[in-house]
Amino acid sequence: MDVKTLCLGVLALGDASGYEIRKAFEDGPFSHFQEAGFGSIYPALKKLTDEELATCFEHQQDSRPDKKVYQITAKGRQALFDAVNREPSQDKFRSDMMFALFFADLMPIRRVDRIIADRIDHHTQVLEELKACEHETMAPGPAFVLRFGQAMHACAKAYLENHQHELIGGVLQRDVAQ
Amino acid sequence: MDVKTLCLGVLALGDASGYEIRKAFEDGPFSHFQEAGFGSIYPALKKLTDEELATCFEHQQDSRPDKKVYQITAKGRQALFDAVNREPSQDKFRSDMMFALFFADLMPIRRVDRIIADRIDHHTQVLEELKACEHETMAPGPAFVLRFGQAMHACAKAYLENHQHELIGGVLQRDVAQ
DNA sequence: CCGTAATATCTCGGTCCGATATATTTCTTG
DNA sequence: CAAGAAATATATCGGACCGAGATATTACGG
Repeated sequence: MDVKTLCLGVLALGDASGYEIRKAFEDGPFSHFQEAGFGSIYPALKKLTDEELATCFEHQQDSRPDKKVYQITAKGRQALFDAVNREPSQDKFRSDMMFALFFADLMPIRRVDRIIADRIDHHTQVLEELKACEHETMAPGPAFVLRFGQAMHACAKAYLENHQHELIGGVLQRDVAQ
Repeated sequence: MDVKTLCLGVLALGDASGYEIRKAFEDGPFSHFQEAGFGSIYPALKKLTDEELATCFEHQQDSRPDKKVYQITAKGRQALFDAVNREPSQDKFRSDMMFALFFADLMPIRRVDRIIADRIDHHTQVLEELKACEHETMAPGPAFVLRFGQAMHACAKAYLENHQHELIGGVLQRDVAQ
């Protein structure tokens, strides 16, 4: 799924500026399963307007730099429809933390401990954010996806909480053996 | 974590060719939390030898094209140590399927049904692979990471199995309303 | 009144990745 | 047994992508 399609997805929910699209990937409804930075969003919006999948209105009434608000076109909705009905690629999960913990025997125990504690905090925070979205009445698609995110973060948090002692214990034994 | 560091991680477990490094990301011990294709591995190995983080031996005894076997150097082990002790970036999860299911109301019900069924099968398969690695005696790091992978795939599978009817039901209601 | 965060757009260098080319051997299946 | 598929093995190229930074203003808390 390229950034162009991702932007169309955000625009399908309502008109938005590049900045607001960014927020949809940082905080918003797509934040827990897709991401995109400014470096990919702005070029994508340029291409979308070139291909007439979106149109752009400049609002200069603000005091801040003119806000360019993008709107999806009928052609854009068709492109989103086509993309959504294409076979989705495999999920991609990347964790530098798991790579580091694979080599936990190269780390001081207190670092292993702290990294895991930080990550538990992070999952707690994301879970709260996801819970905050829950009350709103939602279409079945967004609701399903939101609850999937909740389930996954809860699972990761629970695993770290319940198994951290095994890792810490194992690394401690190494230190004793030395 | 760049591909260079990832390759050093694989080489730290034993000498390997580019092809074998690739397999470590497809089937091997890193497969469920990192990935890298040939397009990134071969340039990375070139850089690693240039920087003397790895050395390369050509084995031409095979009948196939000469196999270039790479070996990590002391300097390479130090670079891996440094990388592992740097602050790990956030986990990245990307799911085109979840993006598509967010817009489930743009899809025929049978497609929603099939996509989810396929994904459940996929998780089942990965779980079997991960279980197959389990018996081996492992260092605490690899064991922790392996069981994390098992937990996450089991969670994703369970979510899809237990909640698919909510999504299918919701989309069906839409069809009835029409 | 100062610093930080938020609003807002955009570029650039480097990294990465999918697709493709090439060539041989081994395994599978009709 | 032969044809074809899959595995072994290396490598490149164009395009997509992403982090970091440049720029500028306003809002807000201390």
